Amino acid sequence: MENNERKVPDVVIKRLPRYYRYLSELLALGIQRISSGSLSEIMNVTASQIRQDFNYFGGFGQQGYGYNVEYLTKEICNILGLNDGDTMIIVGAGNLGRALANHTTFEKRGFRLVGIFDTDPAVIGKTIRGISIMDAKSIPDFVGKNNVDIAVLTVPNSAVNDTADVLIKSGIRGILNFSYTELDVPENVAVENVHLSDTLMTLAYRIKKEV
Amino acid sequence: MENNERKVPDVVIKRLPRYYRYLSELLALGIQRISSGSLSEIMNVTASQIRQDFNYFGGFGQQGYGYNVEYLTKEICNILGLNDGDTMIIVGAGNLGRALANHTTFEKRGFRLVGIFDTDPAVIGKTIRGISIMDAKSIPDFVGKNNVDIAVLTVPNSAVNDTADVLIKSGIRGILNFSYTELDVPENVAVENVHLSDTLMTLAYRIKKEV
DNA sequence: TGGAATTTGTGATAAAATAAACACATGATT
DNA sequence: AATCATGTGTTTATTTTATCACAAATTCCA
Repeated sequence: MENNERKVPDVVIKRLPRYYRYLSELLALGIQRISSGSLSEIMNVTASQIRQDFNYFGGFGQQGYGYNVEYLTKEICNILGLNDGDTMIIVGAGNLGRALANHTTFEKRGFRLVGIFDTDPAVIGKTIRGISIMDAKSIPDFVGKNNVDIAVLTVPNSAVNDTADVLIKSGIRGILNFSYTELDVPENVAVENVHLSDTLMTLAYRIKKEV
Repeated sequence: MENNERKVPDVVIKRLPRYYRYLSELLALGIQRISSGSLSEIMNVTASQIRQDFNYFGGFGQQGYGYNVEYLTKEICNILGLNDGDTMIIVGAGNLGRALANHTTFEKRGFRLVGIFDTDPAVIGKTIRGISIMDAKSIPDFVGKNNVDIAVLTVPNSAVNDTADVLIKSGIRGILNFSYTELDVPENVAVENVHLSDTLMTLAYRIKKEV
């Protein structure tokens, strides 16, 4: 991280995809420009926050005009690195893994699913959307040769740690972890957890509080 | 919300499931007591934060002793309302919906899946883990009669808003939304979004920054 | 063309979240 | 029973995040 550019807070990064989502929608509607004020109404956040957020990256608007939707969308896309053609594999071809493999939204965001892996001989060799399910044993070889960036981890809890180790040793840089277990990874590997039961639990709390 | 008890911040609520997760693990290992200091090491947060968090609910420890793991776990369980036997339905029996229906973790956390719904005649009538897939038309009737608390929404984006409307009118109190689209719901309905592509996008950002 | 209306970028301020500090209750030890 | 170490609950300080407010830049329209 450079010293002269202030560090972008994590909360801001987490908000970027949401901006991207709304801006893409505006773009699809043919809207060419938007002010932080209008966007704030649509997205239900303060205009001030929107301007601050964009300002962490230099600011993409013009005084008196607002933001050009197409330009802004592209910039956010660049910041997030969606144009880099990041490749991903799914490890664990169980129910969830297969469902995600069919989830074409990922492709729409610029990610390329290049492989699916499992240990079960019953599924190895089958294909999902043209992508073959391979033996988990071949992960190191495959990841190395194909320069895979991201692994989506949908194996049973008992196998999570071993699998993560293999992935990391193979050179994977990011893991989208769906298991209950939290991963202990070296600094240069990024992990995002999707703890579905955690989310459900906070929902359980909130349905008791609302009203 | 009572006036005399300070409002519990959202960030604290979001952390509770994680505490629950780690404490359950300790319990399973037969560990009976733990100090905020030790727990802080395991969970990689500050001991101070742990004590602060628990204190929002009154504090469950004892000076000089620490926290009784079993008692603390149960208390968190109560706060989150996991013992209430909340019922849930899955709406949308596509790949993701079916995968989630097979996801037994939810049951382990005290939620009861009582129904699955879809509009596709090809799947209506089939069963998953003993739960039959019903016609989405029967949602209002079913939710009313069975007092369903939570709906897991895994329908295509195009159907999300209409489906959510039906659910809300039927009296559902919480929605776990897996679609791209964000829901506009009345105040008394809680929504938790699981935007998988958002998470993947922040991961894409982070793999460029780490190292 | 010029002046009113917009609307950004940003420094200042407020609020929220996190961490540190500490007084004192409790349990262990001798 | 007296002493000491532990470790909570709570107050205080620090850091982070969000909001406000306004000068400067630009657009719009008469």
